[in-house]
Amino acid sequence: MATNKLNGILLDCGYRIGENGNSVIQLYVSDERSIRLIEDNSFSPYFYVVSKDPQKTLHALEGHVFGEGARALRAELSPKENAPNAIKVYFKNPQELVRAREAIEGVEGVYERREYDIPFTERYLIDKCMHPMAGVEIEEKDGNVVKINPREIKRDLRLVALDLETYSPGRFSDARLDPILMCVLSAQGGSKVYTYKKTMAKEAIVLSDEKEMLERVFSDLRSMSPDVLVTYNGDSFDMPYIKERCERLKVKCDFGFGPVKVVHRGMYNSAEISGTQHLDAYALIKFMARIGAVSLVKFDIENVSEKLFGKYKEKLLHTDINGLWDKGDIDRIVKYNREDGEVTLQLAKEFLPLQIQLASMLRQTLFETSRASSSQMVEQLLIIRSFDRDNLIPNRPGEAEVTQRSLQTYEGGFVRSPLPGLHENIAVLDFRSLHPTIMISHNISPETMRCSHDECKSGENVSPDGDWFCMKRKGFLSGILEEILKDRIELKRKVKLMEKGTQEYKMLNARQHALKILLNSHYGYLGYPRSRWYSRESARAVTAWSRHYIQQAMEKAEKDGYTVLYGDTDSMLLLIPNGKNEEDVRIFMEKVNDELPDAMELEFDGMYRRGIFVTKREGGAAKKKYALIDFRGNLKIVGFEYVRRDWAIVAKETQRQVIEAVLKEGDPAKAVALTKGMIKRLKEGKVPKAELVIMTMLKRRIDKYESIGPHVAAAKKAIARGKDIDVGSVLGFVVTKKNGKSISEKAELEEYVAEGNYDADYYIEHQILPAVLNIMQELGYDKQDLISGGKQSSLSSFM
DNA sequence: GCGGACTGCTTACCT
DNA sequence: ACAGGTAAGCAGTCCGCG
Repeated sequence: MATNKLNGILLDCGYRIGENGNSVIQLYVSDERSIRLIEDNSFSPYFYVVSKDPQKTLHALEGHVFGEGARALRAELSPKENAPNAIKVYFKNPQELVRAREAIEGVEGVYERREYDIPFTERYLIDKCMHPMAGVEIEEKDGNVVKINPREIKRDLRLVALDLETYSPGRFSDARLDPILMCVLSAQGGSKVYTYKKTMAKEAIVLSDEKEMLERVFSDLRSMSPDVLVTYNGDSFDMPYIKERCERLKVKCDFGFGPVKVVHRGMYNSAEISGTQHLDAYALIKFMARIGAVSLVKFDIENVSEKLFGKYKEKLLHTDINGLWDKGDIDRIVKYNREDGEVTLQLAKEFLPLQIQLASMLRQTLFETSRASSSQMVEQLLIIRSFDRDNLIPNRPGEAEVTQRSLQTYEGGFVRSPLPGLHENIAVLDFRSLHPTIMISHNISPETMRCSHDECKSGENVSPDGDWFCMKRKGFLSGILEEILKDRIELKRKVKLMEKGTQEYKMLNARQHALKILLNSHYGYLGYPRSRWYSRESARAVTAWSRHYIQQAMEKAEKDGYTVLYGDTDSMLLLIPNGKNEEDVRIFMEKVNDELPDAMELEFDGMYRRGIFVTKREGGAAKKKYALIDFRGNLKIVGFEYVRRDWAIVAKETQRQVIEAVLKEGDPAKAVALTKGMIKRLKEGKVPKAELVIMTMLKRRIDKYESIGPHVAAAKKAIARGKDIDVGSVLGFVVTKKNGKSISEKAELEEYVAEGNYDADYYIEHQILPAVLNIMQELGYDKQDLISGGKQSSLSSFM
């Protein structure tokens, strides 16, 4: 009777196949010193079938062989509220399950298979209600886990960042040929750089060659026993690279608990290391950018360091690294490598609290959570809640169904045409979490839709699009959202009272942030063609109500004497008339809130001193483009060329200055002067290349374009010169002096263009003037005013 | 055969 | 690889002209 108890942080879950072919779950638990393994023989993989005749199906399953000897371990009736004839079918191991699920529909009575694609280890964590990255006490007896208790664990995670520098002789490093030159390990206590050339750098450990270096890195890493190993783009670069080098050099690629597994997931890779959590800070920061939690345009580590931490970091190009290495002068490479490690570590520290909360809430390892899209997070949450209430999970749609769904669209949010021109004294109001609060208020959820009760399908309960949702029972999604919203409001209340920067504060704040992410992702998930809980009608009802509420709020504002300048989906900009002030706006807002459902709330965003809306190039008021200035002089520029990466800096910066001159100083004459100045500089050929670069993403393979725009043409020319360009890379090109009919013919990637080689006429006519004119035209200026002579000021008496 | 008008493709933005 | 709504540039084609 062997018993075993483990206390610590639950890091990972894996499995192995036992001697008899049974699957054995492996749990990795980290304590103060190391990471320990505990095994569970008592859990078998399973899925469900729904049968027309359960008894017959049960009988047919007995002894049924699915191919290659795969058979059901056992099967049992497992009636669910949403599937009374469900049968749970267990298997020896996931491999047999996979064989069986392909053939199960041939078994008598079976008309549907369910939950057949939940990975085994993920299934375990869900079913056992386990919380990765949280404290746990696990009791095991004779190879079976018998008890799992949550435990409060208060200690910092052991984080180690790893980063490689590699040799790249005139091409991108190739792991089959080019050695690793250097490797940094950064941890709480500091950084060590491993290399094999002489250096004065104190942080360096100099070994005799690459092989010895790698062996030393692995042995040091194992003794550090990191809970989380962090890289920057390690999924696609460092991990596959180190793995390949290890194979070539016959070094055991062993981080402590076994090999690195590089998985190709659609367009991306992921590198999984069992027993520790490999966190790719690059993947993480991309996710934060997608959800709008950080705003970055470039994602190289230097830019990230500067924008996020205000820390300048010198960038070494791969040619520099090669040159210095060949010269034997590697001190600068050591510094560069160390800083890469340190920034990577800092990034992990910054975003780990949020990821830990998500992992714990979603019963998913940090590895999975940190690579999940927001739709995957929502789906995971719904799967958990479905399991907890003993319901069967809907299947994923097949490709044909996905295509069908993609063709069906629905109307979105309401965008009000703005009142073009310059305005003063503006209030901005918006609905707090509009979509989720609508879902809560109207009980919107796929299964409550169009219920049969007469009371539900009449009157106020029917959406403007004619859909209704049951009033008698709480919807699945809407119920979850209601809980999340309630929990988040409570957490925010607590956090507000706490001292900032404490461990507890960071934890709770991260928790409310995690809830916010989940809250805001449900609506999109409803309309996402690949989702299990897809419901176009539900999504449509959400937007139908959203249009109703924002328009109603606008009408109320107008009745109260405000002019609605603009509004988009959940927001409205109000012109405050003379005699009214912020206090009046707040009173108005409260009045609206009193008439709104409980969960819904109109919020006060701020007051602005001036704002400008413009006219479209082809006439009519331009939506999604405006600029505001508050009473402290802060500009808020929305949708204009200034915020777009596919405009040259020279145009963007001129536009910003023009907006500033107009909004801040009320001085259009200054705007004219500075535009003329910039045009002059352009004509004189004085503008540096860096200000002329236009950034555009190559969104597909170069041969997949039917229309060859400038960025595609520039890419083609670069490829002809031997450059490698990946899909998804953001290209910078310049419009050169070269003769040609089209812009495309004149466009070249920045790196092939000499300073001064630019088409001044293009930058004046197609960059500066369009960017400036749409603003100046609102003030009564025209093109003639901005080029050469012209009138200096024609502004009416507005200022 | 020319040039402007128009359309479709493409990207990046907003909420 | 969560949704729809929108502006705008450029390439390429259409169209009227007479």
